[in-house]
Amino acid sequence: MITLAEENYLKAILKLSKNSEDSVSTNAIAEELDTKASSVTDMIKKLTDKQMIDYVPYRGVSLSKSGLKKAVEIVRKHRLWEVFLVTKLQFKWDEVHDVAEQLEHIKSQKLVDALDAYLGYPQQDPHGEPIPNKDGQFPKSFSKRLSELEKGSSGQVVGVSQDNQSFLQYLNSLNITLGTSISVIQKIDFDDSLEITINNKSAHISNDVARNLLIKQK
Amino acid sequence: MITLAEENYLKAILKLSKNSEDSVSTNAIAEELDTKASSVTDMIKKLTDKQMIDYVPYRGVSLSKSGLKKAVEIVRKHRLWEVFLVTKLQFKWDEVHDVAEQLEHIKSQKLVDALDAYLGYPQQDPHGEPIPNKDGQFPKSFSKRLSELEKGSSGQVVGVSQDNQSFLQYLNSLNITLGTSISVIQKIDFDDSLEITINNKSAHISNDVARNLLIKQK
DNA sequence: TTTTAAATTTAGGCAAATCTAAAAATTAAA
DNA sequence: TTTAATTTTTAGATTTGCCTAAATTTAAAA
Repeated sequence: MITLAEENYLKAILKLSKNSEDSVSTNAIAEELDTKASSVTDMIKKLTDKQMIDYVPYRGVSLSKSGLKKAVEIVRKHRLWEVFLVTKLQFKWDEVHDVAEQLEHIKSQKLVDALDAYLGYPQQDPHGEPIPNKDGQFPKSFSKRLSELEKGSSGQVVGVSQDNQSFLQYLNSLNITLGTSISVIQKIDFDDSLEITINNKSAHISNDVARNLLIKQK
Repeated sequence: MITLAEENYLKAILKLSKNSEDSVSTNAIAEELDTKASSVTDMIKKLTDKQMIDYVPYRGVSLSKSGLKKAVEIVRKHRLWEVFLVTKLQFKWDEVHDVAEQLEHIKSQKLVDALDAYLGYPQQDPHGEPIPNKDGQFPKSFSKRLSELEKGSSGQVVGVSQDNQSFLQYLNSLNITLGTSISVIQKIDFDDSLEITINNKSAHISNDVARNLLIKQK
């Protein structure tokens, strides 16, 4: 039986390995989970014993086949619950994260399947992030990060790759939500920040923000 | 912050104090939670420190005001989730218990309120058990236990006061569900068992079963 | 009212998940 | 290529929730 803490570690490792491709460092996991490196080392041993991850001391970890499967299941549950909260219970997109963090750990295959069907087999969560299907496959998306767009190009926001409340509330304050039109006016080499227009009103955003905005070009 | 284990103890104490009225014994709690008396004593100390219960050594415990409030909240969440599972996700009444046991611990007032509204402020769960409202008040019910009915009287099943799977599946096998008509043909003094008719077909049930069937007389 | 039985509590331990502080290994800098 | 800085691991504690075994208290029986 997998514990709650173990599930959170697997999810963190999945998230981090999406960014960096190669193996994930102890420190990166510690930062992601807001814990200490020594605690991470302890948990790494447990997950290695359970063959959920591959681990080379001092070299970092990567998810094993079964670890990846479990991690994707958790992401699937998290995102399905987010859809439920927004479409059925009228939560706002910046209010769902903490509750979904709890709901993602509910153990019942029947529940996940029934929820998925009830929601109409959604492919994206309220932040535009892809929802893996029952087999763990992620639907293909055709979006780019805003930070990757050329000067002069434009498109619509179709997702964000972070769902913490402060980020989403900042987007709200910029009047950016799903569907918002954005054009890149200027790219500042110095700090990779961007001059953009949001529904034709100009604004300046950091690379940190641009990197987490998913854009679909026309 | 209250832990999951503490919540389960409070719920068990509430359930046991509904039957017995006075204070609840260590052994009764141990049996209800399938644990050891010594573990119960440990937890009693923690809950006493948190002023969730009143405790006299060797004399048992009772819920304090705040403990009762918390326990009722958990029951409310459990039963609301059961309604959700049956009415929205098409679970059967004997399939909801284990999942609701998990869902009842999700912490979010907004979620409970929104779920309640979404379900239309139900007053009973799928087993006919009353759902306390936001203020912790239980709706009045006008049912009696089948075991309390006189010989010759009859009525309809409006609820059960136990929701474990084996009990509910036994009821299914007897063709007893909510709304089923039952008449008491004979009461056997020896073991308090009953000869009854279920939709006009005769059957024999133990006192244990009769005590957990809630009947509304016409 | 003693004695016996049952219930309850205490004592001491264990596993999970965390921490701090110190040691070891790796990487970067001089 | 040494030295210094950083990263990671180890060692030793702590808290929560549980256990077994033994001691204590209460209740029941002789």
